[in-house]
Amino acid sequence: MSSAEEVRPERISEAEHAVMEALWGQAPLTAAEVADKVGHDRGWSLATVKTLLSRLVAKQAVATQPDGRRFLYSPLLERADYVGTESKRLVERLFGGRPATLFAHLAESEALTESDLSEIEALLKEMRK
Amino acid sequence: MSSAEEVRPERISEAEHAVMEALWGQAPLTAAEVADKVGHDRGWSLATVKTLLSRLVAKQAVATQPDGRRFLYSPLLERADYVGTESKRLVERLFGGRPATLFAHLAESEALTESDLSEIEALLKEMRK
DNA sequence: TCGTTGCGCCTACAGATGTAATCAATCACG
DNA sequence: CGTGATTGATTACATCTGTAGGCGCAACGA
Repeated sequence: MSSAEEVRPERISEAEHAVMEALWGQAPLTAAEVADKVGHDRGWSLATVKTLLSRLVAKQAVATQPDGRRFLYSPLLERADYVGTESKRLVERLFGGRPATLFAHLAESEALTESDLSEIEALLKEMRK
Repeated sequence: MSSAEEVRPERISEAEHAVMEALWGQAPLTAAEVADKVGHDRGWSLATVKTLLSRLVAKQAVATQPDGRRFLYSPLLERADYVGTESKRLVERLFGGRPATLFAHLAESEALTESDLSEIEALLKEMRK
């Protein structure tokens, strides 16, 4: 079910999201470790990662826990919550709040592979039980 | 199928998107007309709408056609294209490019109503033919 | 003890975005 | 013909975002 009493979660930018992914993958992590995981393909400097981390802390999406003279960072915002809000937001904005329309669009634009279809079919069947 | 040779469509912001929606609903329109349709619930001033329109023109998402001393604006970017890119972007970013995962998420978060399910089911059956 | 180094915090700065006001040209009405 | 309303163009300006650099302090190794 995730989350309970949010503090009106401030919006998280795309770059910040990448950092969150790292933390969702493993936590707690030091800034350097996060940089290692993310900066890699993003080509970010350690400084950049640090900035993003502070912003996330300010937005209360990440918690810090002192470890000697440095911090260990852990996600406060749960992935499911983030993903849920973002998805709902998109469906709202682009599909008048109707998920079926999104689905239809993906289907029509051939964004759905055969295996996607099977999976969804399976999920559907599952839900019907 | 829509679109063919895009000019690397520059990203359209959320506010700009609202303006596009107005134009997708009906076009061509004058700036004042767009403002009438959009500024309404957004609480935007005519000036704001004009700014957004120019930015959209600059981004080549909207075309202008002179009509006396003013312009008539029409969408250049097709809705299907926009919606498609945005959806794909989200699926990519949040679901590792797997639409089925998005679907699973919507399902799990109870964002899918019974009628959504039926609709999707119907679409699926349709595609299978 | 003392220099080196790693860390968080503060500052920077350009470009995007949201939201407008102002300006100069022009059209429409009296 | 004069004048107010209209219109696109230009300018404004606070935030947010992406991307860092630099500073001061504390810990660790010699």
